[in-house]
Amino acid sequence: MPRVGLTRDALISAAADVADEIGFEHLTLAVLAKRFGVRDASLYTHVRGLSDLMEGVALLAHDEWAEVLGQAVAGRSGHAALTAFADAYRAFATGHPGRYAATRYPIAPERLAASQGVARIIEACYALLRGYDLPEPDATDAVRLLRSTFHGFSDLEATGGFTADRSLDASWRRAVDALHHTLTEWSRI
Amino acid sequence: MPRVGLTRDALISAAADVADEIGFEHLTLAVLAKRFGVRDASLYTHVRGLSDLMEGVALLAHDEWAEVLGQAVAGRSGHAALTAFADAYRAFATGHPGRYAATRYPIAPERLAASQGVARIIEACYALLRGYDLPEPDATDAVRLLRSTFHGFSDLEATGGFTADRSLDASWRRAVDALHHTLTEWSRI
DNA sequence: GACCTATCCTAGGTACCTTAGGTTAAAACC
DNA sequence: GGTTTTAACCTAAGGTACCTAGGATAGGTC
Repeated sequence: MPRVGLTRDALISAAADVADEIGFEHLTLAVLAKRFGVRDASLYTHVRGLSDLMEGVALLAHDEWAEVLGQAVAGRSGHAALTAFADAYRAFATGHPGRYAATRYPIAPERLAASQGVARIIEACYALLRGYDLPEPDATDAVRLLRSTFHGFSDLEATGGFTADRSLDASWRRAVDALHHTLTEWSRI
Repeated sequence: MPRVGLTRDALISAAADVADEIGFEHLTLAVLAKRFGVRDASLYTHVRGLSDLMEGVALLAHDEWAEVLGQAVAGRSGHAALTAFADAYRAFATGHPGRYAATRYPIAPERLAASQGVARIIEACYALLRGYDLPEPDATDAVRLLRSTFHGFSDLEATGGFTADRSLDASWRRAVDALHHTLTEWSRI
């Protein structure tokens, strides 16, 4: 019986792909083991258990997501930065539904702190706001508003929450423009 | 062995309470059966299975939610209606996290159509917009924007997505005011 | 009091997570 | 090249949960 040569990273990466294919909530050790032609108990050599695997996927997703969002904001400002950030956000959520769902999985605080991903995402958010010149605590309120709208739209879209006969792209564009307007007029609200 | 007198409605109602207590995703037939002092197999007399039970909770949650949101909008318009709707939305989401999570559970189309809840919620949304006088398709875009922001904020709040040291109530107030501003200025965006 | 219905039961199958301990492939060492 | 060590992958088994099949019986009807 030759060895497959599993590693923790290979498992987590494959698990992320599985999650994108069948949904993060349907990710199971059994299906992952089957993908590698291995018994599910064998996975415990590389991973503490299902929740550990899920945390790994969550951290990986955060890192990949941070990369995408950071790229979108880099070299842009104002409306262009906001639009690029928003589109990258939604593209990640719809293009990688399993990974996106994983980003909502609770991660142990010490691991979260060790990871760069979350910090880079928050950093990208604040960088994006720099062009709108908001003082604290308005900047935090604005970041929360942006995240809420982006996450809410993406989540509702992913779970089939929108049923009206109207282009989702068009509604999205409108929402982003509305946020831009809000940010520019922030002090007058 | 005396009979407990279970009914489908009693099961679903209790399941909704269980979901609020331990989370909709942790709702299980075993814990529900234990709550009634009954074997889990006995529940199948009243419910087709776990997914049927979950659908029942989802429909119940939609109905209760529609009631709350309808009450909030009734007799109000403009900013007052928006604020009341928003606060009722968030209060339901944070006060009944299990029921709120259930509203995101996929429901069979024919059951969804038979239920009044969803229709009443959408109706409340459009009623709320009446004061802002938006033509289609802007009204649909606006409804989607409102739902996205409310859902995103509530979901992120419920799952611990906001970590900054800033009052959530204050950020929420700001978000709602921003939406009001957006709706009043809609044609100029 | 006998009968019927439907409630609740036991028994058992499947799937998944997890632990314990054994084999052996593959690397490390002499 | 042969021996030792490491750890990858295994089998076995226990726990929990969903679900089906079929039996016992409470509670109502006649």
